[in-house]
Amino acid sequence: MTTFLGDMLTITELAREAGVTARAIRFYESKGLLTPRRAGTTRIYTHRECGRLQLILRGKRLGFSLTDIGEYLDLYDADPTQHDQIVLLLDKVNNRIGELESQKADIDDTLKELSSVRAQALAAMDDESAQAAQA
Amino acid sequence: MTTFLGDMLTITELAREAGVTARAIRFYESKGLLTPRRAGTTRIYTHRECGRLQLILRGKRLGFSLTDIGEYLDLYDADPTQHDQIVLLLDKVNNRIGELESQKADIDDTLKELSSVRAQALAAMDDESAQAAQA
DNA sequence: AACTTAGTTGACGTTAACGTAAACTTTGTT
DNA sequence: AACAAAGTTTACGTTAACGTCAACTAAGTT
Repeated sequence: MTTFLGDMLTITELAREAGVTARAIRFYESKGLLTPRRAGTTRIYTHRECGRLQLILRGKRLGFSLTDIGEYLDLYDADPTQHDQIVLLLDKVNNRIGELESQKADIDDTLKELSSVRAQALAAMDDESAQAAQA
Repeated sequence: MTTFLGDMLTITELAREAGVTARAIRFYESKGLLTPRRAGTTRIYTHRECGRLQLILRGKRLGFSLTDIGEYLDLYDADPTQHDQIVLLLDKVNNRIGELESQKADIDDTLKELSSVRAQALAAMDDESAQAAQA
């Protein structure tokens, strides 16, 4: 394939770069999350699709379903000239922000617990070495 | 069922209180995440199990698998007199803390983007009302 | 021309996390 | 005693998110 691609990528290149399989990328496309152009039958990925893929993967790391992620991606595509769309957009954005902040609160709670567990573990090890020193 | 239960709960009570189905609770048990006592054949849930269930649900909100959550719950049960267990525990705790902090970073990135999207939407609405005022 | 190397489209398999229905026992009620 | 309510186990169904072939095609190599 000597076809000039500039900064465009083929599916296996994108897959390697993003650390996912080509199958997964095609699957995301089948769900409407990606819409690469085609060179004949072959998919071509530009900078836009790469960015979208990153957003998809981040969404997954945060535990969102692909359906959720799809709605999230739509937020970037809303037509800023349509009043109704903007109103809807603001509503969805605010909801999503709320979700993320409560998720952040969950994380903070968990972090506190973990640091307490850690402190106790360290204390237990101190006791242990103190006893060893006494013997 | 007039059997005295004190502050113990039956499975449907716990389910209602936690906002999940009894089926889900039995499923968590089948995965070893809960180990309620029994009154004959009937499961009895004490304060301990209720707390564990909350941890399970929080883990789910954070996108962790039940297997992950199981390992997380184990962190609370480690025997603090066994040196090897403490070392392992500290390692796992530190790993988990790392995961959560990078997840938090993902959330912060997303929140920034969303607030930018929101700002643009609000700006678009301002333009819109400005044009309406001019007409 | 023959061959290897991506890429493509089905189609079926798999795992996680339950939902749902069936058949049965135990309790408490009428 | 008959029955309804709540619990139990067993087993099959379902959805999401891919994995894994299989069969085929287009492009470049020898």
